[in-house]
Amino acid sequence: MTEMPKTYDFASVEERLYQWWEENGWFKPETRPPDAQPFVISIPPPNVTGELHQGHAMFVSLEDLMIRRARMQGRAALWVPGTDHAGIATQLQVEKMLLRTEEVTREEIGREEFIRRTWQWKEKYGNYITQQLRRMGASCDWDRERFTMDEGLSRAVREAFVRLYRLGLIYQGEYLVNWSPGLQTAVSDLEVEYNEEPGYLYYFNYPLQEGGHIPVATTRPETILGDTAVAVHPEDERYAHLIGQTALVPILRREIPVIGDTYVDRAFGTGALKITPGHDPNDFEIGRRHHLPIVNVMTKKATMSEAAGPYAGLDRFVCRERLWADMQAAGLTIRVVDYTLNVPRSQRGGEVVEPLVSRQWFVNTEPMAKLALAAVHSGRIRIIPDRFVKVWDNWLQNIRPWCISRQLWWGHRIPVWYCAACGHKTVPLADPTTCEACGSPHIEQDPDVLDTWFSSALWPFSTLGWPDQTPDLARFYPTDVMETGYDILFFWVARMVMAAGLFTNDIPFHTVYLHGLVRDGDGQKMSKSAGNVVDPLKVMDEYGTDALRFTLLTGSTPGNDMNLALPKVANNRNFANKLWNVARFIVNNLDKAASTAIRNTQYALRPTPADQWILARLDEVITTANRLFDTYQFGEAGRQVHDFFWADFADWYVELAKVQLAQAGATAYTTLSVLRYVLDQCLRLLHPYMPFVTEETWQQLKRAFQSAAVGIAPAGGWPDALIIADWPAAGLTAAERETYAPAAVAFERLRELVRAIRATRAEQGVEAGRSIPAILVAGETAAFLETQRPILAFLARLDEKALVITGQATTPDKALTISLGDVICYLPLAGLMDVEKEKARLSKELADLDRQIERLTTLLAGDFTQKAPPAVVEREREKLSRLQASQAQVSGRLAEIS
RNA sequence: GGGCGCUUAGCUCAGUUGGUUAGAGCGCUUCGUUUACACCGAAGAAGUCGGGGGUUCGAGUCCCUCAGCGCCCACCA
Repeated sequence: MTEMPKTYDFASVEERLYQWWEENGWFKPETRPPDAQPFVISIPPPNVTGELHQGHAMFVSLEDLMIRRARMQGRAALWVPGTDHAGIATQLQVEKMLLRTEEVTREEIGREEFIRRTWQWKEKYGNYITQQLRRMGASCDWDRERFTMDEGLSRAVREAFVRLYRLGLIYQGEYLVNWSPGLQTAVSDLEVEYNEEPGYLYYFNYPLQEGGHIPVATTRPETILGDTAVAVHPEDERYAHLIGQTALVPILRREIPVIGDTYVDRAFGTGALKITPGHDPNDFEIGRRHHLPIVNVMTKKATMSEAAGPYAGLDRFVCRERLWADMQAAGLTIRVVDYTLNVPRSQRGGEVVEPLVSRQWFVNTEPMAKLALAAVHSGRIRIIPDRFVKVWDNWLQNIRPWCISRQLWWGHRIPVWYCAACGHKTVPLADPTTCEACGSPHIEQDPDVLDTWFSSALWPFSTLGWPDQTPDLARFYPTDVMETGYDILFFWVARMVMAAGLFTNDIPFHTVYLHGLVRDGDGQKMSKSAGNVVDPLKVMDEYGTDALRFTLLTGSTPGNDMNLALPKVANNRNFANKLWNVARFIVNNLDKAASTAIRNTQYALRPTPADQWILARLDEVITTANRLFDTYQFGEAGRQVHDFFWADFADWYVELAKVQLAQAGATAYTTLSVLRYVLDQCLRLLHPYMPFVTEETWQQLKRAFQSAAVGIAPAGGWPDALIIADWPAAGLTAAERETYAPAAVAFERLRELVRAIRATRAEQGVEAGRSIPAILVAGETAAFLETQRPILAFLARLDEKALVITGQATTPDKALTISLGDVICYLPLAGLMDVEKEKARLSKELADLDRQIERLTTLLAGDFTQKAPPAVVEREREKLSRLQASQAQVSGRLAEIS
């Protein structure tokens, strides 16, 4: 027998239990019965070289919660773990490392070597993040761990690309894309963020060849050099007559047409628009409509190109100033006004993204988007919270081609080989040696890699073996829940649903649960620059994993951001300690019982009113918690159990159990059984939230129970571990519920009485330790209270020998009066009582009662009785009658002492 | 321009079929080590549930409207 220490020491528990669970194979669906219904979650793969942050902590907590509950419900729970190669992020990290440690750039060591070094880096640091997920208690099946660039997943990527290509859904073309000059790669629309920043709107005159000019405004003068038209609205009286004339690009004096297009907003700026198809998405569209040439005045480094004439080689922003100065000298400028710009910046790195025409690969996502829309509309996929359905629809209905090529080295190489001889593109499943069209061996693979999200889109099925029809794929796909942050709804969730529809002809999961962002305690976004990052590892070091998990789980609601405040975590650490200490009390008593007469005695269970009350409450809580779990209200479910455990079980039942245990025999036996049962059920309910403290505590309970052999064992016996124990279901029979109900109600009354006595004592300054006499005039309740005499005395600190419980009305002289419906309690405090003060107190109480009676009388005289449900009306009527009883007592008492 | 969320006690937040006198934790006040726990217990103070209007017997909860804060999508030079 090991003595339980006074304080729960999470540090000595967590790692040991995690290893024990894993060694026993409990994270694997195979250790459940073979016919068990699967429950599957694919992990949102963290960046392979990333470090644990609160976003990870949040998803681990939520997903592990679902997985653990499903496992306890007897399902074959499978949580598939893995990591993402994270193209840009990882490449940048390795580049930085090479520069720092060896002072070499990736260009210097070459592509092949760079990739080799990146793999090395991945092998070295790749398990940091998964170790940290373990630390959170994640019960993933690590034997099934995957990596987006492992062999199997690479094959899935190849398969997907080739199929899309053959369906004509992947194509290559010269389009205006978001170009990141620093990263030297294209990025997708989703990877661009727009920020409002102060800037200028430049007004100037566009000279016409025939003489005269058109005034034009722009925010980016440097793009003037790439203009290929000036557009006006065809119905604009000011300018319509100029359509068809020729304008001259300032400084360069290149000839461009004046065109008419209804896109032009006559009210904005000067009402005339310069058109730069090479550097603006709208102009690109207009250019296509009018078959305008594209002049690219910038290089991929965002410096000016040869087409910029005298400005070639200048940085884009330097060119802006230089050109404007030259135009000013030429008398073309009008004025410059302050203007708020919406500047596109790269999500990674923050540099200004340049719209640039380049040759890229795209996916035509429209057909797949239709599948994704239908999946949600048909109800086959449910999004929680459902307001995100609107966001989903909006994005998918207006979906645009997805730019999937990246000019990076780290990632899945685009599986297209160009033939030097005939120009044919070979797009095969296996690497080719010759052109499939002409057989030439002179073929070269496309240098680009795929957007990281391309492989992520396949994740739920690629991790289970797709494209092969593996046993795992057959058994575990489609998965059940996709739990992730709402910020990657488009990046990831939508694309998975699209890909699954096309490649597996199925939905990838039936439920999407979206969590919010974790902010700091003051609601600020956590960031290194703000210095307010709450490191989950440090939090776990200080407060324990369970405290962090419980805080994240009960402090958040689906789709809403949460603030993580350390005092909350501390409080939940205290909760873990509370669990521990309640268990400690029960374990101690079981151990004590092992050497008493009740050992091995098979008493019949004889639940007292208090037992019946706590059992009925527990049943209620189990029912409520299960309803909340089933509707994905995990936070509320956790709070309900927390409140029940602390406020009902620990504060009341455990206290009064001390009295019942002292009574020995059947009462003590029953009390021990009830204590064990309620604790056991609570540990089960809380295990998905706080896996460590519940398991450790439960093992103690099991050990003590088995060695004491006192009380009733769990219905299903004692399984090896809580992690695989049965999930609680409401256990009372209808008959029991009916029998327990009156006792439960009576006990609630007793609780009120105790509270009232305590409050009065405190108010009157009676020393907390002093036992005082009391007279309870209780009418019909007297008999019940008589049975609860020791509990009442113990909880309210009454002198049991001087406690009078009677059905007869008596009126002591100098006594404080507490009135609760049909029960009146006198505390004869002869020496202490101040009659005037007591009169004032009773008068105040009477006024209070009058006010409430008034309110209820009015309520019950109106339409309420006809229109409200009978049960609600009945409840109000009962309340009124209790208030009236109290009123009579208080006013009577007031008359007596006056 | 379109859409969404939030606004409840000093602070951080719960409150999902509308139904007691609106809850918790922290903080604050007073008391207390009685056979688990001071990472504790008992008692208490503290809220016109953002403003206004409406539906209803009844609204923190549903509808309309206004205001403040925040987010997403689109990207008019």
